[in-house]
Amino acid sequence: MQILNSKEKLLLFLAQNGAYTKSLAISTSALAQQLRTSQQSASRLLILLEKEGYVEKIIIGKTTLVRLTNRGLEALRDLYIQLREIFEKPMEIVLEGRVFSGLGEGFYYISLPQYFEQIKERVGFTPYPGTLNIQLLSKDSIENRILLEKLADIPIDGFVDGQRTYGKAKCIKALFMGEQEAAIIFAERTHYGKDVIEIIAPVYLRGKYGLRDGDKVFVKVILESSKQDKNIIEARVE
Amino acid sequence: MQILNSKEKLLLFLAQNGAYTKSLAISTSALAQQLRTSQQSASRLLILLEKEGYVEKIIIGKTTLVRLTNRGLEALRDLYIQLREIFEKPMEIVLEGRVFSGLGEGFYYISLPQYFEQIKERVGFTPYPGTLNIQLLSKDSIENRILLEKLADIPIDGFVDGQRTYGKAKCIKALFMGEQEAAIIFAERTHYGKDVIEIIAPVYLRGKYGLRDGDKVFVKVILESSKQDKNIIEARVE
DNA sequence: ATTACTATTTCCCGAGTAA
DNA sequence: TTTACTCGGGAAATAGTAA
Repeated sequence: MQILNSKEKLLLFLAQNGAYTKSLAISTSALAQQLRTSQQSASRLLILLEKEGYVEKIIIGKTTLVRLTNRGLEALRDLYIQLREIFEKPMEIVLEGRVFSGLGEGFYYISLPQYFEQIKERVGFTPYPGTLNIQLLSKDSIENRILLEKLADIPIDGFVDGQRTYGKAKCIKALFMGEQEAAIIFAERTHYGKDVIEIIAPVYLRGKYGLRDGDKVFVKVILESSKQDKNIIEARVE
Repeated sequence: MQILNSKEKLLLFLAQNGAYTKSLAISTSALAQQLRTSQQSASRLLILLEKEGYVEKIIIGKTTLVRLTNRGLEALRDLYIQLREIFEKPMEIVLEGRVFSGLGEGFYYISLPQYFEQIKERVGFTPYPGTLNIQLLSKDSIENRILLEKLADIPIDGFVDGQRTYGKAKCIKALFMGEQEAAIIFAERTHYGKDVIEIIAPVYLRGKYGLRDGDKVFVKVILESSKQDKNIIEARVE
């Protein structure tokens, strides 16, 4: 896929072929082949870009040498810096929704020492015994929930206690209301749908924030440096 | 300066405003202002890009939400990767020219213990007493020589010995014929012009390569990771 | 072979405007 | 207010061709 127009394609081609420290010997028809355009267009573009100061042509005998000027290189560099800001900054994913009450299962499960200890060790805080249920509001939040479930990187193992089997779960660290240390916990088997998340935190969130059912809240997850970005994209739902 | 066409501008704008994890509420006229185009064009572009699968529109009531699709984000990402390859790879600068004989000053100066010891310590090899003079051939090489003189990062101090003053110089590490450890030495006061470089090396280059006057040779300087690239651009001669 | 002109076509932009 | 249509002018691309 290609989103560049012909001028940019030409500048990019020159840069990719090192035409900023050396002049490139290339004919307009060869250039046209590379850019998938006509010889006439390649010629015209070259003339235009030279007029605009992006490239420099040096005619030596019957061969024409082409190189980027500082201006041409800087144009590409500006674009590079803009794109770098997008792709190298930490990616913030926000889920927003409304608080609702469960049936107290949160308290029950978190209180089980097998889960409690794992959370303490792996998530890194002593969880308040209970979960805050959030019903997600927007399509975006639901899509992001699905993405985050794939990216959740803290496993909580299941276990067997007597006859009962307790399922496994996954957590991902998050900031409740953009500030409070917390984590989203995705239970493998849950009776909630994809439009619900459960939050654990080292404090009683309902108390700290004076929350009642129906209150709007948000949770932010910061994915450090989008170097893992390719995976993030692939994990996204369309 | 701006080299992007309107489609790219739109994708870039959306990405810069985080429209890959959240939908953006923006009217076509607001978009038009941002992109410095007409409302009609913004509208048309949005429709076009949606057809092409780069953006997604969600109409909720009377507000339209816009977000990048995976395809849209990947398009920008592809471009980013191509530009990164250009700007983050080590920059290779090649100077080519013909060997010529000086008047033995190279031998004289390098043999002076004050220069000899500085080279040994700072450049990192024991110099063969003498320099190889190269007359640069192309405009590119001459421009690159001027650039490299600015970038030369190993200072060689001048000194006073009795009545005579010996000038300072600067060196930059290089690869002779793309392989042999060497350095270009730029004397502050030289009777040679900007079309000449002098090479020092831990070996007798004329001997190792069987060089005679007039032979074509080249010297390569590798500028590590072009993070310093902005400086490199600024140092360039137009 | 090459580059780059002129003529023609195709594409894109924005004004006007409907819904 | 919105969005997005039609349409006219102009820019950009290609064909043909000269030098």
